[in-house]
Amino acid sequence: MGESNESRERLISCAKAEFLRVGYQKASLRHICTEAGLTTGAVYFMFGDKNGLFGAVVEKPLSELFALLGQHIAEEKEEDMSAYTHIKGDHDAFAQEIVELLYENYDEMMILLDKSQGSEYENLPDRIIAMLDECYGVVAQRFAKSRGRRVNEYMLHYMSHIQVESIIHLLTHERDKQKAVENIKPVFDMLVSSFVEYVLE
Amino acid sequence: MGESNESRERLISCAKAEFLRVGYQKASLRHICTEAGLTTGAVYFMFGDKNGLFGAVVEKPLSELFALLGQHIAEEKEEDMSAYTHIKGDHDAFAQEIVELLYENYDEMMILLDKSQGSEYENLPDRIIAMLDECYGVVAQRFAKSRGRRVNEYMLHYMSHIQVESIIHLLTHERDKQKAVENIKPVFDMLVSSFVEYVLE
Amino acid sequence: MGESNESRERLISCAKAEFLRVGYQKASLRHICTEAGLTTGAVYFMFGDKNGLFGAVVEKPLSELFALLGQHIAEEKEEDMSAYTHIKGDHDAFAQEIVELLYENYDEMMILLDKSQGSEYENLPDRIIAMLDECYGVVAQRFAKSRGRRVNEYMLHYMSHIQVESIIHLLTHERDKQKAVENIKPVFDMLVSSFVEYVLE
Amino acid sequence: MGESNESRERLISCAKAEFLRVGYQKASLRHICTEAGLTTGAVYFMFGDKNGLFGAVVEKPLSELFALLGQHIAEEKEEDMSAYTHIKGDHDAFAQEIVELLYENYDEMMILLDKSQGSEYENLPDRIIAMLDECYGVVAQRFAKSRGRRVNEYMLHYMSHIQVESIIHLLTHERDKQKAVENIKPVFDMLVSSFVEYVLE
DNA sequence: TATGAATGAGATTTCATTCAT
DNA sequence: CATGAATGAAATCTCATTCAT
Repeated sequence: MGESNESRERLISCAKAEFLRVGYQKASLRHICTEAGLTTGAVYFMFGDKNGLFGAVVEKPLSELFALLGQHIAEEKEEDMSAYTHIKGDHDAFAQEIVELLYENYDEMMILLDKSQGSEYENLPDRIIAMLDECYGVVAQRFAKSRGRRVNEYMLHYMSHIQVESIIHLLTHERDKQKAVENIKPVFDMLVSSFVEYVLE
Repeated sequence: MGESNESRERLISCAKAEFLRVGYQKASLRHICTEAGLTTGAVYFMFGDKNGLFGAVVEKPLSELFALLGQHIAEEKEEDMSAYTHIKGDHDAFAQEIVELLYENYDEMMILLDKSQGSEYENLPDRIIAMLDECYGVVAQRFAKSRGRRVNEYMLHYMSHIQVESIIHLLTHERDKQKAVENIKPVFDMLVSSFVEYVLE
Repeated sequence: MGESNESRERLISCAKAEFLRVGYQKASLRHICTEAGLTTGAVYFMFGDKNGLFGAVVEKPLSELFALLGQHIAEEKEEDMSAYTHIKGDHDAFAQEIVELLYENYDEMMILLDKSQGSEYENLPDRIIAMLDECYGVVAQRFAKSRGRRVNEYMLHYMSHIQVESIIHLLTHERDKQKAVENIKPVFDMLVSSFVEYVLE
Repeated sequence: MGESNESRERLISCAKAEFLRVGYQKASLRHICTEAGLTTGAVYFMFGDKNGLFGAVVEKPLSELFALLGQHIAEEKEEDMSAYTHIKGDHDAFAQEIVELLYENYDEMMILLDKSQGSEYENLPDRIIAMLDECYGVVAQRFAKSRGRRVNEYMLHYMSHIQVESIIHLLTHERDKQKAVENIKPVFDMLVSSFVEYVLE
């Protein structure tokens, strides 16, 4: 009957639209399939189940996100911060990079970060926060030691949390990539300077 | 058979527990009613529908929250900030007050802020953010004028956003009221100082 | 709308017919409900789920069966068999009793013993066999000791098995109660005499 | 791509495993085919349909079973029983033979006799019983005449039935061939002596 | 005041089967 | 010789909601 790839793409595209519109949980397979001109069985043939379809939609952008994240974390951990003084614009490069990635796959990222409730990925933000937590924990500890101060654990976790929230906020409030880049810069400045100022006590 | 009031209270109490456990959307009326020893019809008689039941659960704490918020906003708006310089601990009183209110009605606040998806109140955070937005817009404008600087609209909105997120984060990560008070203080310090530093450009 | 009891009875009656015709597994809730002039939701309201409906159909006859079985087993265990010699007709009374019970609830017993695959009760025959096994194990042991012989474990289990099979065979091959009583008598004679002759070696 | 025969064998082998594990009805073609590294279409090409696949799995053992059965029946029918007196061990040779055949093709026989529900062969036991019925009817009639007794038709059929049940019981309760041979001997003794004692009345 | 019965629309999932290629 | 795509019909179940009593 139809070409596999065409149908597959159509299904993914319709699913993407539906997930974006109503979120994973309320998304109706029936509706997606009708939209794509197929029956629900086709989804089970091609993707296994509803979660599989979700996976197919977000797969690639997700792995790219993890790649960038992993790289960023590795760099942060290696940096010698004993003599660090924050200067505005410090992190503009990373800001650029992350926004680039996010907006290159805008729909998928929105789905992943804001519309995944009920799916396997519903706790993705929490997982990212946990990764940052761990990373910043190491950094803060070293930093604290070099300056004779202590780490406020609550603030540490909070900073990871709002960093992720900041990204989601950007995504949900600014559709234009260039503007997004500009918007996120002061946010990052703020986060970094606050880290130095409030995580260490 | 049962006294109306008793049944009403029981229903509200069971609903509260269920909403807290699984969120509005996944909460089952039947389950709530069974738990309360009543039938679903009772809900429709007493509260109109599922949303009405939700409303009854959160009603009072919600209006108190709005009251405090309104008061806070009024004060902020009236303050003369032309000569303001942030000092850590500045906002400890408000911190105390808001935490007090939040933790006095912990369950309801959690439901309202973290478990309301699918209900009429699902965008409560956004509504609060909008209120803060408006308020801080006025403040920032005045502040900016008095110092010859401009307001970064994105940062303005972002600050409102993370202020609300900070509250939610506190609620979801610290159940003890005293500790919550201590935790939120540096957060508020950070927010205020960042406001001065990053909203004005 | 409809009277509860009427609908309930109609549902149970239609379910009974369907289970009898095609067995639990292939029985269609939809079909049962259509037949009863209701929707599937009604089943879930009244019986919880498909298994619950099955339970409602067989409940009473099942407990009666267990009662008779328990009584029979208790008697068997207490009997002093040291001087036992089998005489044809020995067990006619029990034959009468069990057939009476079985045929008083013919449909339900058929469903229970021959049409329950896929339900919670699918292993009812095995459970009965296990009960008999245990009982006859005790009897045989005592019997064997009093005559200086040993118990053939395989034959012991086999005898329990064909006793149950004999009942099922009767049920499926003779619908008339009086004829059933007559038919089962020689079967029981055969089983008892074979027990003495072949379980002990 | 693959050799037809190889694929065929693989398919049959995987189907055998699946049927054995979950029975014909619950067996999933897709699962069998995945396991075999083929697609469902292959089954339809090679075997027509699910039932055809089942047939291919049990074909050979089934015809061997029928052969042995036919031979056994022929012999029984020819035997002059006018002066027959049962002696234990009488039928040990046949016991050996049938167990040999059954355990030489253990999986297929299990499938055929215990896992075929839903397939074309689901009533195989009944068909075998019918064959035995007919045979034993002839034998019993002659026997009865020579001794001036009558045949109890119910018992006649019942004996055929439990003979088949005995085989199935053996198969499902004893995997070792040697032990199976020993186990079945007293069973056959019992059946033969009961035949003489209880079929004739 | 509240019940209890019932609906109806929906959900996800499974599966044997078909057929163009 | 076999694939891969797709169907279509069915399955069980969930739930908010309605309404006569």
